[in-house]
Amino acid sequence: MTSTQISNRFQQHGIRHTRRREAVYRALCATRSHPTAEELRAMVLRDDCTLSLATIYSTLDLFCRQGIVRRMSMQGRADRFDSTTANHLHLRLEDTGEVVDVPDDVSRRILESVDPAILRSLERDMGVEVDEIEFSLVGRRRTEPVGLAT
Amino acid sequence: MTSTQISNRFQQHGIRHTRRREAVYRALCATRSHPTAEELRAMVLRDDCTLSLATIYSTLDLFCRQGIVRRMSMQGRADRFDSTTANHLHLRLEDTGEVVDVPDDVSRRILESVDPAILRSLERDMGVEVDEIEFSLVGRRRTEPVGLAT
DNA sequence: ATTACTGCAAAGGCTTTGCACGGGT
DNA sequence: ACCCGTGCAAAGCCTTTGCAGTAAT
Repeated sequence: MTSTQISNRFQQHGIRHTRRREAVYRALCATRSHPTAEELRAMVLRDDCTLSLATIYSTLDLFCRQGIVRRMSMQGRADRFDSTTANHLHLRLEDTGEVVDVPDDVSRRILESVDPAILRSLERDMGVEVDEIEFSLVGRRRTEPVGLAT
Repeated sequence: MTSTQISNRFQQHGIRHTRRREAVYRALCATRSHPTAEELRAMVLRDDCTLSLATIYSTLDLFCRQGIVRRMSMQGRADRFDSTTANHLHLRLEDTGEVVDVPDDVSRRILESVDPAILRSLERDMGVEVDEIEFSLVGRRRTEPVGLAT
């Protein structure tokens, strides 16, 4: 991802471009590990040489508010962040606290199996507006998968 | 729910019966509001006259470990707890932080629409064991529903 | 020039821990 | 009699806030 591409993406979402923000976003996009704020900071610090935790948090907050990053809250652990905003599923591994992505085609098949008519009747019956379907699997690792990214 | 019924339920799940634990469990069962630890403590204190937060937390932890209570982690807010361990859906209202239950029949229709074969192939492909499907909706309230419990 | 991003340190909220006491089996 | 549940206070972790300095438009 070039600097210009990131700039454009920020602009489209009403986010000012700064060096830190680019570094944070770039690092988050470069990994599939759904890092915590601290982990992400460590990644950024390898290239860029100052970045406080406060800035990480406020930057990630901003990204989430502007819809280019998703946040996952984990029981008793630090929040994890994901640069992919497309509605794919997560599999949470209870033993390690990791979150891994469910492959897109499988995510799509599962999400598409939910009948929109059910949701619409739910909205009507409960007097609410449903903005998002959050769907995650909880499991444990049995064998090492092949080619796990950083 | 009688004291004996609670005792039995505890025993089935390897939980010793004490006065506090009964009070906590009874209070949690009596509400549909998915209280936080503090809220639950306030409810219990109306009847029983001492109960520290530390006890609430350790009791709820125990209940969750033994599988008679479910815990929900909320971004930036205190955890909420649910006495219904059946796999029904939750609707999280972003504006208020409330969590309301999706009616059982609707929950069932949605959960049943997920093809178990997809999950099995996922387990095989990713080398994991899927223990649980966590599915929640995020939305906002539009009108007041009728008959909301405590 | 104005606005708002950044770093630092301190405060804050929620939860857990350590230890002494009291209740449950 | 033993074990563990309970209360209190203190510590802990993750996150936010306040403020002074600096960078972006």
